[in-house]
Amino acid sequence: MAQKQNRSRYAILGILSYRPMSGYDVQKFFADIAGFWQESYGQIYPNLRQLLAEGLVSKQVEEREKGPNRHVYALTAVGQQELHTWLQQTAEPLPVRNELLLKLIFGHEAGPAATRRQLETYREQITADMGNLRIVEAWQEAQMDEGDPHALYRRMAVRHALRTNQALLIWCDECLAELEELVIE
Amino acid sequence: MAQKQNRSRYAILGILSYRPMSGYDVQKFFADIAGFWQESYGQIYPNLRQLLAEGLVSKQVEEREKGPNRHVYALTAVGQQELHTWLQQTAEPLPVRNELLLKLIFGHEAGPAATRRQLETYREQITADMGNLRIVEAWQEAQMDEGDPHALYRRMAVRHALRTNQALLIWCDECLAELEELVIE
DNA sequence: GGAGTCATGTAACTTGTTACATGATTGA
DNA sequence: TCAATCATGTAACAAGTTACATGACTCC
Repeated sequence: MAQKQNRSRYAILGILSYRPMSGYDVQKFFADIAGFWQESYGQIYPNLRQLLAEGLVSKQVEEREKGPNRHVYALTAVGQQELHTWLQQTAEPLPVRNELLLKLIFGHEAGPAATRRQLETYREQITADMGNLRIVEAWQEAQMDEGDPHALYRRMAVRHALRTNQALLIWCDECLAELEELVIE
Repeated sequence: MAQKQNRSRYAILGILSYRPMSGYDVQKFFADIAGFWQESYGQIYPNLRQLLAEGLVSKQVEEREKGPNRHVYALTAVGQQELHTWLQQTAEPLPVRNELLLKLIFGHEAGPAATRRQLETYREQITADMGNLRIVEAWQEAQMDEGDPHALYRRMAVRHALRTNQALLIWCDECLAELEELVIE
């Protein structure tokens, strides 16, 4: 019955399957990857400690003359097993809470001008996001050429966002047109 | 500095701008609306009490012979003002954590068969979802015809999901094709 | 008779973020 | 000189879900 989720735990195990990393590296990896996942230090460090205690990861301290030492964590065989088990389970659709849509359905209360502004801002955000995504996509393709076996999958993730954004630009225009009609009538 | 979010608070204020409702009604409204927002009783009841204490909503008890009384809450002028202020502020893109994509980028570790299974399940979920969305869309259109001024906006929200899902079906096929190639080579 | 709906509400828990503390190095 | 990056970690908080308690009515 007890539904322990703790997705951070598996995100960390997963990324350590790429290669051994420090907590700092883990944070950076997700920050760079393109927006569909993030981890904060407040999750990463306690989770790494926990994973170490459970024997799912091992730790090696890299001595450095300057600044704090790097604590590099690697997946153990047990950790890999746990990761595998999790990967076989169907990803369940997480409950979404979309604030833009929430504001949108109160559009009658907000007024058409405010609603139009929301949509236009959203449109700009999406456009900007797509610029970044195309850069990341190209970067993943470069990694593929270099023989990184993970890059193909990361490119899929990037394209998920690209496809979605593409569709949402059309949606924005559709909505803006509908609002125009409302104002004219 | 203090970044109080509490989106439940505004979700509740917003929905009370449609019409006075009980906590039970609020939950049901979001459950019915089509998946881009939900509220649990654990959020609704304490928030309603808080909003009442702050004078943003008023409460009226409907006596009923059988079962518990209905506590019906209505937006006050102050509450409407607070809602307005919130509606004018740009909706910030919430940080997403997409579990499917997380599993996907560990596809090399999971193996092509497991990855294919994930994508196929996702595809089925989306297809099923679109069926529901089309029903909700039709329902919103019926409400529009009946003169509900909010229905146009709710239809926009539904179409947001329809457009997204449409794009993601194409994305799924694209990914599945790419996986096929991987296996063949 | 059993499932579902109506209807209130709370307590325990999980999950996650933000801000802070600390401090050196590097590059514009 | 100022911002960014490297690097560890914790404490306080916010947000939200789930499960429970309670109980009647209605429809199949």
